[in-house]
Amino acid sequence: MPVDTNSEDRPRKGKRTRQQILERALDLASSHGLEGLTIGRLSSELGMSKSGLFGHFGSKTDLQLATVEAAMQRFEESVVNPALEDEPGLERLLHWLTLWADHIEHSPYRGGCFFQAASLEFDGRPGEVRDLVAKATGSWLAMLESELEAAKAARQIRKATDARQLSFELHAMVQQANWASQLLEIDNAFGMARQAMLSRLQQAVTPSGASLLRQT
Amino acid sequence: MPVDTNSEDRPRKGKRTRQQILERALDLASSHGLEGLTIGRLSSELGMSKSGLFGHFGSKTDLQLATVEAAMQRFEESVVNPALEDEPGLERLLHWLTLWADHIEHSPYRGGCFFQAASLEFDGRPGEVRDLVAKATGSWLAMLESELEAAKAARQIRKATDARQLSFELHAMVQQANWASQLLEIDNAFGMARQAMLSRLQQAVTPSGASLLRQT
DNA sequence: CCTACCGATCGGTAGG
DNA sequence: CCTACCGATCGGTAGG
Repeated sequence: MPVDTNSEDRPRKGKRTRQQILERALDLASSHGLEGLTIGRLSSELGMSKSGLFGHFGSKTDLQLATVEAAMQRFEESVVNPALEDEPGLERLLHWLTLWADHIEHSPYRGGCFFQAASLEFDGRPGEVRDLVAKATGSWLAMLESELEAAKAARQIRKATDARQLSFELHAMVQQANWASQLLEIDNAFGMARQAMLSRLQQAVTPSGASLLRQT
Repeated sequence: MPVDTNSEDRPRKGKRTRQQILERALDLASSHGLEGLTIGRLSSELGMSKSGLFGHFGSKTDLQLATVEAAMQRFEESVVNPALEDEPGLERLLHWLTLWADHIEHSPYRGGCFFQAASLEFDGRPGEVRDLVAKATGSWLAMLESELEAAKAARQIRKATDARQLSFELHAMVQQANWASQLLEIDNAFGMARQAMLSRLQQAVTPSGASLLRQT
């Protein structure tokens, strides 16, 4: 980090504190839900006063929204961005699926996948939080589909492949693995998900796509 | 309903009230979670006092456990039992998958599948509620696997089929459909799930199993 | 960022 | 099944 002027120091500190709050909020929300993420519990875990924490956000809803945004940022850093250097199409898709499954399997949070928990918690409650969670997860599903379309254009998968259907099925596997490993404590849940995704892609692939698959 | 003696009437009424409470509790829990199922909210929705309702249960945990049990009972009535008359194996499996998908697609509750919501809500929180949810959902997954084993014994699906893996994938599809329809409001989510399950089974089936598949 | 407070609601109890 | 209550915690505010 470069040295900065003192005048810029105060807002920076506020930002850093906010980051620390959100880091803890992510963990709390993943295990106790975005509703169980209470201002009192969070502030006492951080050793600060309720109102001191509250000042960083305008309301509980804003705290929840900021937590979802922090989760989106983490997801982009750990999963989305590292594969942006890959060729669009099958290559990037395979990288994404690998990064995604690894990210959730080795999640440091008690509750596993933040977005699956938030999805099910808010799908029956209209509001800003629900809308943001839907936007985040819906766009990830669309990204998988779009990469399948790119793979189709590059003749890596067959033209007859239903990209929407296939992205639906691939997405389902990682979600199922998160559920099975978190709740049922099935050891090789992510192994089953990886195998399912691979065999499903093998059916869709052209000879040129098949060689890409074999490299993974 | 048959007429009964007066002496038996009082405990019966208590049971009926309890059933009405649990019916409402199921709806509330499906949309607001088992933790958002508060005694105060539930009692005011039912037009009775908090302590009056509380008397039917010993604690909030007991209310949550009773609600999960009520959901299990509903699931047995609507999904499990109707297919018990079918032949074990592929026939019963197909019937179960159909009943299951229909049950969730046409769920009267605001939050969709009760068990998926409860799974994600409690997977990070050890305790009796988590254990019961895990037992209920884990045994359903095991029932699907067991029916695949029966289908294998009846030579309806190939011997090489990995029943554990396949039940994992079938289960994933219905869960994914519930998520996609509830949160993303994708119209044909259950259609995609049905198609995925069918095509996955088609790959596993023997010629004699194939004719059973075609009848569905 | 703090202390000190607000009304509302939480799970739960006493007593009838 | 009720009224009347308990201490704790909720989201949020006033004032510094």
